[in-house]
Amino acid sequence: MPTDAQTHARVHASEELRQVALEQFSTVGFAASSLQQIADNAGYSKSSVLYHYASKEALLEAAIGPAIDAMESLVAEFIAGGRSDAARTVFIERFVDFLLGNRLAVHTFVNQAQSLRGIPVIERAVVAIRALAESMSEADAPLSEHLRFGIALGGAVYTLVADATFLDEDHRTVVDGDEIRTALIAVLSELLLPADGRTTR
Amino acid sequence: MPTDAQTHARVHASEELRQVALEQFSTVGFAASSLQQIADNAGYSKSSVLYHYASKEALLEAAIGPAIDAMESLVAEFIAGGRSDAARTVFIERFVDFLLGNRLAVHTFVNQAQSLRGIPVIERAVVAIRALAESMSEADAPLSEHLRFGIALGGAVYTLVADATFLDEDHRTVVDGDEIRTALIAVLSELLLPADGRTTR
DNA sequence: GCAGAAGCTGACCGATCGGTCGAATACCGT
DNA sequence: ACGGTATTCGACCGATCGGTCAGCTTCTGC
Repeated sequence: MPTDAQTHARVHASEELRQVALEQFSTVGFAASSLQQIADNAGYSKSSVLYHYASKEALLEAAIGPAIDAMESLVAEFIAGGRSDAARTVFIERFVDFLLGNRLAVHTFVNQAQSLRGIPVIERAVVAIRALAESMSEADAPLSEHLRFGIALGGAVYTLVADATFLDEDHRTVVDGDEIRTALIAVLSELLLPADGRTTR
Repeated sequence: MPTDAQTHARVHASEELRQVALEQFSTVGFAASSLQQIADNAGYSKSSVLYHYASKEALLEAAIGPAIDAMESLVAEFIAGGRSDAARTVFIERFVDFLLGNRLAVHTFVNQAQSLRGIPVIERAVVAIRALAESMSEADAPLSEHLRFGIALGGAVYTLVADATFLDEDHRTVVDGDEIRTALIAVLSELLLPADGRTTR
């Protein structure tokens, strides 16, 4: 009797390939990932990959598209809700949940957007991120205000995935998901909510 | 009569190639950069590139090695100097100057370390970053403390290069180098210096 | 039980990859 | 003017890239 995971996996080959591809894209990079590698890791042939997805680009679209959809609606919601502290607080929480639920996808399109310009699904992500950046602070806000957002976004994204690279195994597995969520919300709130006295410091 | 820049550039072909390669590696990615592209961009043939640098990996080493050297001594200095607020303040300033002076190299090895594991020069960078991470906060410090460091490092690095990707041209060129330096130091100090009341919040 | 659709694969394509080699060319001290 | 060294380049190598295609198997509706 096969395990549940195996049964599930073998049922939808395309979903299985999507997952394997996402892992490859986020760790090795899109350009450095070959269809052959992805096929091997998933236990299929390269031809099968191209049967389920018309091209390598289509596979990328399938892998990170949903996460970008989620981010787009997240940003749209925040923009519609205004810039108040209360709205920001709600947004930060949802944003952290989004990050935690889409670690690999977010890492992929944030980290590699620069080198993948021109691919439609990447362009969508760039637009969404720009919209978010512009919505977080007024255009004429001081530079440190813009920097604060950049550091918060880039730092949060980076931290969630850099663990695997820079932390040794001891520290990696110990941490609890909920604990990360709480700590991340705390630090982002510090950065993105106007704290007392900061502007006059 | 050729311009100064051209004259200078043509004198040391290897230095010219190193610079072009660094730009390619940081923007397009190491794996996605081909020796042919680099050669074309520098105005040489692929064979000439391989004459000056024994391999693509050797070219990477030449491109980012010096920056890693600088980071290593920076970290060693900080570790030797202790974790006091004063030492941290000095370190933050030097670290920011290091980042601003080595944007492309830092972006390359921080962003792509994961996918380039096994390459000696990358492994050196990973060790240095780990040492820095462990020196910034006690091993038994709360998770938010570790997160704060990760966000500070990843965020600072990311911000310095993501501009080109996510900011529109309007915002990109206006900013002054000194202004960035000051703002970056301010935000990093916020994150890395124990602020009053934060731990009890 | 049978036809057709869906799934999967190996063989193959032109292009490009990193890298080697030998022949030119440019530059140099003598 | 000459010999040698430094530099550049084109031709070429095996390997791998993304992608096409024809054919084989498996599943499904009737």
